[in-house]
Amino acid sequence: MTPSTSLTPKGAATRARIVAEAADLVLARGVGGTSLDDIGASTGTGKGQLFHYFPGGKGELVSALADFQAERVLDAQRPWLDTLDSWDAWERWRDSVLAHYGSQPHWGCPIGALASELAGRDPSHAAEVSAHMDRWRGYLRAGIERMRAAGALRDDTDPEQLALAIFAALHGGLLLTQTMQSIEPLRAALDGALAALGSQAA
Amino acid sequence: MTPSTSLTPKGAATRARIVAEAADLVLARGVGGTSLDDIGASTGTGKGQLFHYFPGGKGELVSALADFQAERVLDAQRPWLDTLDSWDAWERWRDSVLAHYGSQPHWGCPIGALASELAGRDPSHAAEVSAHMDRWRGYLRAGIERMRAAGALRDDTDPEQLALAIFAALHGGLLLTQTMQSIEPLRAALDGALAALGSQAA
DNA sequence: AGCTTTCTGTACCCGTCAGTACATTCGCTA
DNA sequence: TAGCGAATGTACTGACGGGTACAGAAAGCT
Repeated sequence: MTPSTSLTPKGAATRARIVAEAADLVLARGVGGTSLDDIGASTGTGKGQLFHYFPGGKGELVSALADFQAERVLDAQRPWLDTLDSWDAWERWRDSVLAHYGSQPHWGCPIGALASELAGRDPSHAAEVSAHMDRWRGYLRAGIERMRAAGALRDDTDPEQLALAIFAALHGGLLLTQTMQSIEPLRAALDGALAALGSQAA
Repeated sequence: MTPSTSLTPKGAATRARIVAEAADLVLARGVGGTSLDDIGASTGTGKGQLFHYFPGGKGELVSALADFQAERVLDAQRPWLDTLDSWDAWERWRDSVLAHYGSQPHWGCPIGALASELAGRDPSHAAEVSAHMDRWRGYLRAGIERMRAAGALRDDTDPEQLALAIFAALHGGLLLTQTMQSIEPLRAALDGALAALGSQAA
């Protein structure tokens, strides 16, 4: 985690520029479709910098990208993600997700697409991405548990299963968003997920 | 569609073997993670055959793979997919989907993963894959329309939206299946989707 | 049989790309 | 202002992978 070599403010800025720009490129074209030269070209840097800031090469850069995108997407869902304890909070959460993905420069989910692409090729990095998804899903589960504790959901509701269902709907919607080049599938998917949640109302 | 050069039975068998084996490899490692040499090695063929049967190269092979997998997955859902006109039919459809993906040699959806990987890199092939998904989704929509016509669903149900939601849940479940290496997310996702469908009951 | 077409195997070409080596410039501090 | 480490630029290398060329084996047809 801690960089082995110290970074000057200028260096930190360059590193951040690389990550932000590379995140965009990878979202648009995938890991396999984005070369280090592409990243260099679009950031005005060369291999020198790339390997200076990410000594582990492309793998380390991709890992940094995943962290970056995970933080970004979780931040976009705050503060509702932390306190999904009312029907209204879930609605607002849905709106924040839609707003975030609607404002992205490209369709699809940076995390989900990454996870899918890496799944069969790079198990260790895939596990890192998967951990981000688990964390994200954990927030949904915690919200469902709060709802149940507050008596809004039936006692026999299984928070794990329901969180899985809602999370799946979200990512499926994002996948369709990518293939259909429209935000509508995501909207429909989230509405469906909230309907499933509502069907467990006490 | 029709091959420009005629195939002998032996040739057809070889071609089929290549497609079936390549489909498995691509499902496991993705298009970018599977080289023509890999395919040659696992089918006992060489570049000679590959380009003999798929003159258009890797792109044409991938296209054939997509057709193959699309037929296979639709067949696995029959006959329920064609007549989703009762609650029971939907349940059986769900079971057939679970059974199919549970028996696959690897996790994930061959079509969905392909669509995601190709989306930003190969627009023309991505469109082909996307067409398969549209067709698939069309069956769900038709089923919902039948359910509504039969009075099982409320009149204000939007079949397009609901089909989108169910289809998204399915593919999100499959995506999670891939990252979590388990069938459970798919089961939860489908149960959630059917709950959303049920919430529109008349 | 003899010809033609399909089928199969191998060797090669060339572009791409991750990664390396190393030279140079910048910026801070003593 | 001298020196040191961080920051940057460029040229190179080696492996990989898609695609081509072409030669030989096999199978159908007359």
